[in-house]
Amino acid sequence: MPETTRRADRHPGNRYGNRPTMKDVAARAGVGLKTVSRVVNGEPGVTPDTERRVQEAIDALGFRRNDSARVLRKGRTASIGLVLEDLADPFYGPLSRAVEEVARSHGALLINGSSAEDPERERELALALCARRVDGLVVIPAGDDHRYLEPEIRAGVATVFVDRPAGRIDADVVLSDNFGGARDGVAHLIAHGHRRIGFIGDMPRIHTAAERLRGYRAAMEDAGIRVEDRWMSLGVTSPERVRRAAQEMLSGPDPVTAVFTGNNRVTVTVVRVLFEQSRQVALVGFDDFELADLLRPGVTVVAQDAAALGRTAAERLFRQLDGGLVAPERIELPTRLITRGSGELPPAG
Amino acid sequence: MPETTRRADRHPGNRYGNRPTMKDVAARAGVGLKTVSRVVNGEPGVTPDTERRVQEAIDALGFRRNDSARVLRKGRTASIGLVLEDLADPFYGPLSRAVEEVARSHGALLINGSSAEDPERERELALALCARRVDGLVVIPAGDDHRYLEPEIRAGVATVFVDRPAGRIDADVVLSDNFGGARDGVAHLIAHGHRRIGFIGDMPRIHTAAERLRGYRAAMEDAGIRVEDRWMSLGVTSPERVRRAAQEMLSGPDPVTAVFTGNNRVTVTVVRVLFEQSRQVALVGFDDFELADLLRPGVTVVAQDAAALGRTAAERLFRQLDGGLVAPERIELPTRLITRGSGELPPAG
DNA sequence: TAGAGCCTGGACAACGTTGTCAGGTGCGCG
DNA sequence: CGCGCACCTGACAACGTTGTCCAGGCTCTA
Repeated sequence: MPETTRRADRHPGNRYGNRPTMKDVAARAGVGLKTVSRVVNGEPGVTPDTERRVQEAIDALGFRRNDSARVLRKGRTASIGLVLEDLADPFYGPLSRAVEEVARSHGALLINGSSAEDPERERELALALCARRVDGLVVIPAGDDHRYLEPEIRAGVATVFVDRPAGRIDADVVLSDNFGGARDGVAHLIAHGHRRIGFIGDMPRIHTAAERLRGYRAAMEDAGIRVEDRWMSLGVTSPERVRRAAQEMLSGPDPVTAVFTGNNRVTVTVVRVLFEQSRQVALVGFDDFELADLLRPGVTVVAQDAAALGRTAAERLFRQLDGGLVAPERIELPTRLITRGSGELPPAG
Repeated sequence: MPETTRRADRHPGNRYGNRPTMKDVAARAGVGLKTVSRVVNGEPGVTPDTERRVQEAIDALGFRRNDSARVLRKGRTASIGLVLEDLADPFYGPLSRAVEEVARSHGALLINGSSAEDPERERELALALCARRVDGLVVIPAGDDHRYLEPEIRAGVATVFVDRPAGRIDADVVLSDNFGGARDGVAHLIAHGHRRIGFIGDMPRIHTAAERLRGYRAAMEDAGIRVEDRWMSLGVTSPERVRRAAQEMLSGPDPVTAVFTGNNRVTVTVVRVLFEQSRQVALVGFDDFELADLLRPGVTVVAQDAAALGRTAAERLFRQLDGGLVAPERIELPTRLITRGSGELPPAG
């Protein structure tokens, strides 16, 4: 197998495009290496004439500084990582964008990746980002054990968790008030006369799902309503399962008269199911979504501010990086009940 | 003390977290540097016993390979860049996710940034990514002159443009059939009896907007309809402007009886305006959007497949990287007319 | 006009990794 | 019993950049 000899091994095949380096620029401009470095970085101590010569050489050769080498030397990469669940989810777009804007204002680039709700993939991704030596990490956890990040955090990687808390380590967290939001949403339904209220949410191992369920239970308990098991459905939020769950609790002898949905995907699926019903069923959903106001009836939601979550987390991250270390903190952002009609429907006879 | 100067230059202040290096691992395991490298990279030629010792040292120290250094040595970064318009736009989420998945299947990370539709920012971002030595670049152009990328492309950075063509350079492009899609959408309205059809779109300097306008004109011409200036409105797609434009063409002596909208944001705004109208106005929009089927009437759209755009572009990118260079190509993906009711309304008397 | 001080420019090492190559050990075969 | 061979291992240079330090040449002042 002569595969080893094929390559030009003397010059490791890395200069794939044969990019010019500072050395090349220096040679062409007839100056020293460090002078080129000074010009490139706008450091003082270079005569205008020399600077012009260097600049000409740079333009002529199409030189661009190799930031990998720079990073190696300087230790900071001016980039941060974002591990989220799924970029295609409309909830994470604005969050990611908010993180990006903060990063940009600090001169940093954003590297992001989707975990697809798979703890193992989250881990791989986060560690790959650490290997790139990102300065910091914003993580939307998929798993519930983040001890694998301990060495990284000790080594100086700033870390902030968003949307869900970190598992088994002490770290900064930025959350929505999932419990309070769900409780308010369900209380809203109760206030409009509902007693038999369904809850359809995500798998309870996901923190937000568990908290929202807790909010649901609390509101029911506050109203002195005994919750029946068949009113609650927790599991993957695939349209098929949610559809089945909704149909079940809407049929039978004592069907629910209202439904509280645990996130925007669930809400949309349930809206579809309700459209097919003759009977009017009240609905309040967690998470706002575009066009919720244009449906008839408009969909009442508990809105959380995805952009604010991202922004808050990113700002906290950079504060970790700039200032000294501060004790990990848990920041909870309020939610907002937006009434549009679907939650105000009275219980159908 | 010979030349024991300040400790600053002995340990330049870059090891902010004082991360262990292969050297540290080697020392602890009592082996050579290269042996550690071999273990870390799973290269053959290490005794099980040695490997175990090295692995123990790695775990004990919490060592993680520094990919910056690796990149510097190897020349390839196993990362690609994506420059898009706005991550928060629901059209780009799935596109970005599709690119990410392809990258992942090739073992690469994705670095992305938003240009916010600003050519200068697009340029900065693309060049910053090149300075990081991404292996390739997927660009959704904001500007119309990309000659600034020529040195990079020559230097070996694989480059693919998506959604809009590159300006003034020859490069791979993946587009939707904007012209044909718009023509079909408008023809659909004409087929349902409309003659006075409005067009509200983005600034004509944006390629997609121009193409869609061209499709509108073509459909009208095919039907022998003379287009009046006041039926067309091109400009920023802010809700305020779009709202005003829609209201104008819907009022006056001979108002339009149907509207074709140039992208999803415009469509949503126009849907809002139409909801406030007593008269029924037909509507076809470019781009599909979630819940379009749940509105009443359902919104008929010309759908483009954002994920397919991203996937196709990314695959093309990796083919550039893997295989040899091939001549730049222009790939056009078909659009699909999805009828849901709003386009089938007859002209209101 | 000479010495002191300032400014510019360049040589050099180091960042952490990998490719090359040479040395060293143990084993089998002649 | 000795030679070669296969296999492991480690020393070293190089990737492209930046921090440090020193060498000149210049200006300014006494």
